[in-house]
This record gives sequence, C-alpha cells and structure tokens, in this order.
Amino acid sequence: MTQRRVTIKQVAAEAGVSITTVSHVLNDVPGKRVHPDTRVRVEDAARRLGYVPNSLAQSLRTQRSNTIGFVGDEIATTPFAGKIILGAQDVALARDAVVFVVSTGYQREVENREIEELLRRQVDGILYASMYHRPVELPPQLASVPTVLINATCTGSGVPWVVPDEVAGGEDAADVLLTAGHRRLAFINDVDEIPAAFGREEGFRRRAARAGLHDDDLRVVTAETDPAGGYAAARQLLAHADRPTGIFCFNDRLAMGVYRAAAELGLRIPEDLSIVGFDNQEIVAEGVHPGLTTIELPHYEMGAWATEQLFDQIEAGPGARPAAPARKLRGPVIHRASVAPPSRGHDPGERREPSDLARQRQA
Amino acid sequence: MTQRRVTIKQVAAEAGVSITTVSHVLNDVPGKRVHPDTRVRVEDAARRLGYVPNSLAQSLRTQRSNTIGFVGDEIATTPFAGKIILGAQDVALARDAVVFVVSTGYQREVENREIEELLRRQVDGILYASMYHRPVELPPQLASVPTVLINATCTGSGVPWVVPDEVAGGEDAADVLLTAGHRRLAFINDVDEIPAAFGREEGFRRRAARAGLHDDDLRVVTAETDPAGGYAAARQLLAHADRPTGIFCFNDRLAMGVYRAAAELGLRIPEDLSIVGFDNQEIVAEGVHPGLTTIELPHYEMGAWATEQLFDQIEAGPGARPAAPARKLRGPVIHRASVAPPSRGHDPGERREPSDLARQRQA
DNA sequence: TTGTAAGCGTTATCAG
DNA sequence: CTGATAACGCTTACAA
Repeated sequence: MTQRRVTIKQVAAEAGVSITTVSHVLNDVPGKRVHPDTRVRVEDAARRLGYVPNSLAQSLRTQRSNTIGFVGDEIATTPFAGKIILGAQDVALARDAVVFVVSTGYQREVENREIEELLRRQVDGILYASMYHRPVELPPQLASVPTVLINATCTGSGVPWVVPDEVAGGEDAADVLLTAGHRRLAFINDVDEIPAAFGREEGFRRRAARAGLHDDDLRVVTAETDPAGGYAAARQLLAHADRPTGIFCFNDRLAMGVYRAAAELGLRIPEDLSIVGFDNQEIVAEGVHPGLTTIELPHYEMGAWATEQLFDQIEAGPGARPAAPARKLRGPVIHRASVAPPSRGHDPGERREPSDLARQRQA
Repeated sequence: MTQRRVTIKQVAAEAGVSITTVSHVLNDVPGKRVHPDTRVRVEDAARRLGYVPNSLAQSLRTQRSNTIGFVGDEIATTPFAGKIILGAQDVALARDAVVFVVSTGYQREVENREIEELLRRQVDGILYASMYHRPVELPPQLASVPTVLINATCTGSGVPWVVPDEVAGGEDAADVLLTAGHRRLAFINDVDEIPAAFGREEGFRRRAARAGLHDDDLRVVTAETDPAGGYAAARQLLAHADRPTGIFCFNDRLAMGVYRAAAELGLRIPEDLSIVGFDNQEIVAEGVHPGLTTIELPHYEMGAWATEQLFDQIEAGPGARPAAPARKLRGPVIHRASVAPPSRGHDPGERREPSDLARQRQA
C-alpha cells in the first residue's frame, strides 16, 4: 500500500467519462446499459493504466470484505493445518476471497487477540479449526459472526461443524484386515479419551462383530500415540502365542513403534503381521518399510466443505440460521504393503471376508 | 461483516462528544490534549457499546492496511510452511498486523491470480516463500511492492532474502561426527543440483579437511531424497570393508532408508554406525529408533526475520531502497541418539576432535 | 479542549 | 445511456 495506486478517478479521466460510468462497465452492473463504444474506451483506459480496484474501498461501501479468517490451534507442529488451509483457500479463491490465517498456540489470550484483529478487519466469516477432533468451547466473540468448526464440535452452539467419520474409519480398518483373511485382531488405541478413540474403537469392533469374530479374538489396548507407545503396546500384544495377526494402530506414528517391535521379535511385515495405521502421514506411512496401509484423514475436504458452508451462511445473511448443517467425512483407505493374508501357521485356511469398501464414501 | 457493527459515530453520541474527540482519545493522538473527564466518558462509552474500529475505513484513510501477504509454493505437503508462517505471524501480530496466506501449487497462473487478489486488498507487503532453498524468478507484479524472499533468492532483483546457511549446516554435521571421533565419513547428498546440495557438501568437506581427513576418508554419493534413495545409497556405501563409520544424510527422510540398510546389514546404530540427518522433521527424527541427530532448518526464524525485514521496508517508504539486506540463518544441531564414538574394531584409538559448535549461531 | 469538514476509493441512487 | 452526489467509517487539518 506504499505507493499510490491507480484509482477509478484516473481511469475516468483517461477515458473521458465519469467515475460512475467506469464503475458501471467494470462491474457489469445488471440493468445498466452502457454504449459499446464507451465501454471499450473505459476498458482500454483501465487496462492501459493497470487499474486494480481497491478492495478496501469496495468493502467499506458494500459491507462485504470477501475475506475470511482461519483460526487454528497449532499450525506449525502438525502437517495437517496446511491441508485444511489449502482446502479452504481453494474454495475461497473460487469466490475471489482470500483467507487470513492465525494460530493460537492453545492460548486463550492470543486467541482473543487474534480474533479481535480479524473482526476489526471485517472478515465475512471465520473458520475455527482444531488439529485433532475434539469438542471445543466457542470464543464468545464468534457468537455473532458466521462461523464453522473444523475438526471440532460445540454442542448447543448451533454452529455448523465438520469432523472425520471416526466410526467409519474404524470399520474400514477392520475391513482391510478381515478382507485379507485375518481372524485374530488387535487395536492399539489412544489412551486419551477423545472422540477419535471412541469412534475408531466402536467402528472397529462393530465391523469385527459383523464378521463374526469372538470377543477374545479382538484385543484392544491403549498407548501413548507415539512410536514409544506403539512399541510398548506391541511388545505386550505380540508376546503371547496366540498373538494377533493383524494390528490396527490409532495412528501412523504409533505404528512406527509396532514396526520396531515386530522387527525385534523377528516378525516380518506383512508375512507374519499385518498393520494398518491412521492419518496417512505420508512422511511416515511412505517412509516406513514396507509402506504402511492406513486410513487417511480428510483434511483438505474438511477445509473445503467448511468453507463452502461458511459462504452459504454468509450469503444467507444474519437472518434465519436454519438447522446448522454438520458433517462427518470419511477418509479413504490408502493401500500400501503392510497388509497381507495371515501366514498359514497362524490362521490355517481361513475364508476371506468380502469387502465392505464399496459403500459410499461419505457417511 | 454481516451485521452492522458499532461505529465511531455511535460512540460519539453515547459519550455526548464529536467523533473527532472519540478518535482522539481512542488513538491517543500525540500532541492532542483532551480533558480527563471526557476521556473517561469516551472510553466508557466505547467499552459499553463494544466498539471495535473498522480497519477497512482506517486503512482507506491512512493508506496503510496493516496486512501482509504470504505466498508460498506448497503449503500442504511439507510441514515447513506452518513454521515459516508462524514466525511471520508472530512478528506481524506484534505490530497489530495479520497475514493473508496463499499457496500457488507451483502454478504461475494461480500465483498471478493470488497475488492480484492480495494487491487488490492493499497488503502493505508480501512474503514470497519457497518450501526449499532455491533461486526464484520474481513475479513482475511484486516489483513495486515491498517484498522479501524466504528460502529463496533472486539475483539482480534487489529484493531482500533469507535462506538457511547450508555451508554452516554441512560444517556442523561434520563437526558432530568428527567430535565423536569418526575418521571415515560419508555424505549422501541430493542428486538434484540445488543450493542445499552444494552448500552442505562444501561445508561438510571443508570441516573434514580442517580436521585433516584424507580425501579417501570422505565419500560423497548422491541419491533421491527419500527413504528408498537413502537405502540404496547406504547399501552401496556399507558394502565395503572400509565402510564409513559416520554418515551424514542430506535429509531425514533419506536417513530413514539408511536406518533400514543398517538393520539389514546387522549394523547397530549408533554402536556400529553413526548417522546425522538434516531438517529435523520431528515426526521422523523422533520416531526412528534410536532418535536421529540432525540439523534443524530455521523455518520459524526465517519467517520471523523476513517479516521484521518487511516491516522495515514498509516503514522506510517507497523512497530509498538501500542495499537490500540478505541473511543466511544457521539452524541448531539437535542431538539425539544416532551418534556415538566409532566402535574400536573400526577406528582404534582415534583422538577426539574438539568441538566447533561454540561458534556463534548466526553466520 | 473540542468540533467542523474534507477526503481516502468505491458503489448506488437519482436526475438528466 | 451517462453523470452528480451522497454515503461507507474513519483520520486529520483547521477552526472555534
């Protein structure tokens, strides 16, 4: 904003018309007819001068900034934020809007500060995103601004939200293992009591039950969601003779630890042990050997959906806030090389389960 | 921006003064004295009404938007973007500014579109960032806007830039290995001919030479910078009897591959083989076992420095653009468990090199 | 110490 | 079909 830019006034002068006319032609005002000749004159002038309308002035006048705010809890530590933001950005840009990004670091103090800064700038709406699926408390300042929650829910607030379909994810994971023929399964779940932990376990169990698995053929243990946690849990799980032949890990990092445990135990993946992860953190899922089959989290899609939703809300105006839409998005399973049929020694002649994956992608 | 917010006019009415006075007290205009009583009256009114100044109007008037744009090439695939943005955001917020984030996906088309969108919004300046250190071509539209390059250089443009100090990184890596007592070193470099590849090799060699290493005690090979590349290179490197006892890897992902090669060869890390990586991608450097000692890339710092720089440029005005400052930032070495003295079998009684790490952090 | 009024760059209403 | 002109919400000479 340092050097003065070309204004509509200069274009008008150059074209020898009034600024009104310039505005008319440049905005293609419906119902306003302008002579073809003057139209080209104006367009030429604008082009020649390199005129770019000043959004600030436009927004001031139209009460619409075509700008949205993205407030995330931690943008730097996980690779997730980028995908969500990209999804948001893509749909925003399609509407000539752009997005302010701020990161709170989980500090209420700075969150308030940042939201204030966004509001001051008259953002049309706000995307409030968590980096992991959880219930959140809505900052009070957002009560009167179009808002949608990403990876977060806030009961009673009437604010739309979108989260991953955890149950479906658990089902898909079980499905992958069952389809490969496994009949002795384990799930290393997150110790933390969060929606993802509940949902994935529910889905995993449900799908296993549907396949007729006995209770004692499905073990569920909990661990810290890092490689060390996975390692410890796997050592325990794999110590017994009737060890599981397929393990579903709460996330990919944790899965790294079970890879290590398996290696130490002389268990080959996938011949002796099949593993499925969660998150599809490319850097680990692709980096590990053999590649990790895993369930992807729909970050981009959540960002995109939320933004569509936000614009709908903005366009609907402050009037009726109809039943706030909410959505669970299912992520795809990414097949790599960590799943194979169980070796004969452990699961002789088991029949394969038919795949369930043909169900439609979105819950 | 949907519902009409409180304006300065309403505050004035509520306080029973003119809008001028409100402006004066709220902005603490220097040299303007206002009666203590009216000051509190105004402040009360503002608080009561929940007044928040409209930045758009302010900007229009003051020709300063307190807004900067961040254009990155890919924001979603690497975990780096988040850190750079966070650095930028932190210093921006300290100046009551906020940042628009856009990602180009390496497509000129969308880059132009996005930059236009930013300019239209009168950003005060632009941060142009690459996710890996490289020379770039400056989009022409940025020629007349305060700009600073992050992780990128553009010779002849006169635009300030900040990049990692690759040479120092290479030196530090060598230093870690030499200090541990290693005398047979290898560097698995990136096949791509990029500044990081040149710089790190230069630094690594220089430091090794300084330690008196012979040429044949330092092998340099190239590979794709992924686990597979590292694996292949390591297999080759470790096949010989006079294998290196310490390997420096161009990056952490590649290092994952050498971990695997070592495991297959029955070489223990760090007892039989020491490894140092680059990037400090926590998820792999911490996830791998034993933890990977690595050189961190100063993403946050680059983002922060660039933003300081940008504000300086903005405040200096469009007048003199003095010798554009440029900076190489050295990243810290993150010590974990992948480096130890070479085992006796291979390097009997070698003396330890004194550490070089005490040198100041910034080049 | 406080207020009037101009103007930042647009859009929109209403006359010509 | 085209053009004055009044907002939009704010800062800032300049007056009172």
